Amino acid sequence: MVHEISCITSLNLSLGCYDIPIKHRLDPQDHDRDRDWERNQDKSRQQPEKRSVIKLDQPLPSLILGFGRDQDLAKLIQQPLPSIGSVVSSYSNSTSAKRQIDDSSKEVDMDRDEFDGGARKKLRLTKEQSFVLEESFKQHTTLNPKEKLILAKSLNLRPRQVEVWFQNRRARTKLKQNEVESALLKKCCEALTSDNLRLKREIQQLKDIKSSGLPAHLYMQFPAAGNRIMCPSCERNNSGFGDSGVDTTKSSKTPYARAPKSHSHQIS
DNA sequence: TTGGTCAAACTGTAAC
DNA sequence: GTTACAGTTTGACCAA
Repeated sequence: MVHEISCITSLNLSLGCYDIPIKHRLDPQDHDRDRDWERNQDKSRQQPEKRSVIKLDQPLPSLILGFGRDQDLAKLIQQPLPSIGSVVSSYSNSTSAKRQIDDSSKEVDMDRDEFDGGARKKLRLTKEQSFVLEESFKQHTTLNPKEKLILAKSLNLRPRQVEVWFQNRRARTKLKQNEVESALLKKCCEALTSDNLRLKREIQQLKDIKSSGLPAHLYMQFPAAGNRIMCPSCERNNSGFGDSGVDTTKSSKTPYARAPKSHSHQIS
């Protein structure tokens, strides 16, 4: 049974008030369950007096339940949102390509069919939905089933949609992080290549001096031979920071994070 | 009109 | 059994 809300000041969310199970699997049955959920939603929509329509010019549902994370989520959903509009997302129609989020003054007709002859229609989240999801993501990058249900209910989305949004959001975060790390590694690589070239030149220089017949106590006074204990890259690793300013001690995944166990530059 | 980009949604798999 | 994740598909949108 769906716990209907209208003109909400508080949302009584008890597990089991949905027809769908709390767990939401990613198997083909998911879609059946989602369709069941949609059918239930459709039934609700056919009963306007019971239908839950959440507008942002109205107070958002007050969700006071549970402890810890649930309370955080409740606070989040209670927050006033930056712009006024419907929380209800739209299923974009391929023929009408107007972005619903740019027309937030219009109430989206959710009664439109979400599927057109089997072809899926793409949901476009509203700014408000995205905002709430983003804020929720800032607090926790994963959702437990209860939080998922709360968010889904408050945003008028299917739990599966909330779940998918969080998955995609985590993927985007990871992708960005990888791009940043990749750029830093590239810088490290360039610095090491440069160091390598310079060290080779130093070695050649020392070889030349040695072969010139100078006594060891003289050529050992050259900076290249005597003053340097470590090569620059290792020195950087020793201090924990490289030329790029990257704290390599923190990124243990990189090959530059660890200083070599033994280190000697022997010149033969 | 078309190609690129973004994001929602889907699929398969592995970890727990 | 459930969930997260990587990879993929697909639709919407935008600029040239």
